Amino acid sequence: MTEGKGDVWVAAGFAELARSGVEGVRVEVVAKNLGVTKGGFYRRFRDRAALLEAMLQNWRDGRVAAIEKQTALDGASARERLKALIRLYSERMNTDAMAIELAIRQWARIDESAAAAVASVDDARLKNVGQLYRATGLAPEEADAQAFLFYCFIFGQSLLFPQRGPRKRAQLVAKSADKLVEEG
Amino acid sequence: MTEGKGDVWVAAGFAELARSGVEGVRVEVVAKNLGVTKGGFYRRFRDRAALLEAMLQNWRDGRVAAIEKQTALDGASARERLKALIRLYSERMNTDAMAIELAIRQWARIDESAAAAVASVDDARLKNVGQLYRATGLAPEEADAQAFLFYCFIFGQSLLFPQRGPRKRAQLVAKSADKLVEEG
DNA sequence: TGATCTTGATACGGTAGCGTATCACAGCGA
DNA sequence: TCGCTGTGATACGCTACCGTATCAAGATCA
Repeated sequence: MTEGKGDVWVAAGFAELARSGVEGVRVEVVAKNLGVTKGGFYRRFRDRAALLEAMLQNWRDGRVAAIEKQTALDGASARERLKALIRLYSERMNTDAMAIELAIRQWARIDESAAAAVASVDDARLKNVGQLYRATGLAPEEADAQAFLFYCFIFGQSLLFPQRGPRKRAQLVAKSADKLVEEG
Repeated sequence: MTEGKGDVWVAAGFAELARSGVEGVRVEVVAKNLGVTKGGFYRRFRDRAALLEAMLQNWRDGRVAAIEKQTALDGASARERLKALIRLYSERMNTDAMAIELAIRQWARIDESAAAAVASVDDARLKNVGQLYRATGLAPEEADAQAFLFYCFIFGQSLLFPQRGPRKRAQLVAKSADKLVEEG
């Protein structure tokens, strides 16, 4: 089908999504970024909506798979996994991945299918880090609340520091991360 | 100048901003929402960018004024003010105000002046609730980190729950709010 | 070599949106 | 009554974008 090579368009679409949001992913612009005219686009996708749908599906599957992998307890302790997760999301922040995340969440505010994808991903994330917190000994309710707080921090952080702040950010993040996982 | 009546356009612009993001605030659309054709728009504003700029300025001034008022310690204790603030931002969430906030932050990722406005507002907010936390007895550094965490929670929450979640949200928010202000 | 298939380029029509220019009309003063 | 002014409507050109149709060039295979 349009599997192997359609990915090129999906990847280019994500690049534009990260740069300018959903509205920015235009057929002709994406084509130009690929060094190609839009002639070939309509061979792979029925229309622009089909590309967006493919991107959404790709993102959802990738995120769910990633979180399951990142929270797998293969040897490391739950607390170590949590710390590693925070580092992953905060130190290497404002990568394309975070820009895409925020763009998709904004997109989800007006688009039903985007909202569904976000909901799926959030479910998987809250479920998995919730289990991680339970593994540290917290009661179920407490663990869920902590997982919620965990993700509020992750995404709130990326909203408060759109660009990588100079170094004050590092201090604040470190302090906050401690508060979040170092359950004294 | 364009003070008294330009506000109508600014207000209508915010309505569209909340509904569809920056890209959605189109001259003709806003005009139609006002029951008017765009003929009158270009009498008040030089162009679309001028409207966006006016909106940005209006938002920045309003937010800064609001936060200074909301964190003023007139009688109430610092802790009470903090709790009231969380309630204000979380219970009555996903109001236009929060949608506007998120839309502007997304806008700030591609627009320099929007980024500047966001930075001003964030500075004011972190400074003021930081002082609130100091008033509860926390050391300056600790208070700043707590203020940071506070706003991460506020905005992260609005990202994780685009629409008012059924009731699980209320539980999580309440639990998290306790963690944030009840410095046991 | 010749036929078919794949792929991307070009050209076209249609729509939406921006910004400008012009017009119609109501209110108001002389 | 006759201008004058301010306000919004209409009309226009321009650009960006979507989607379709057609064409050219290379690849593959008989």
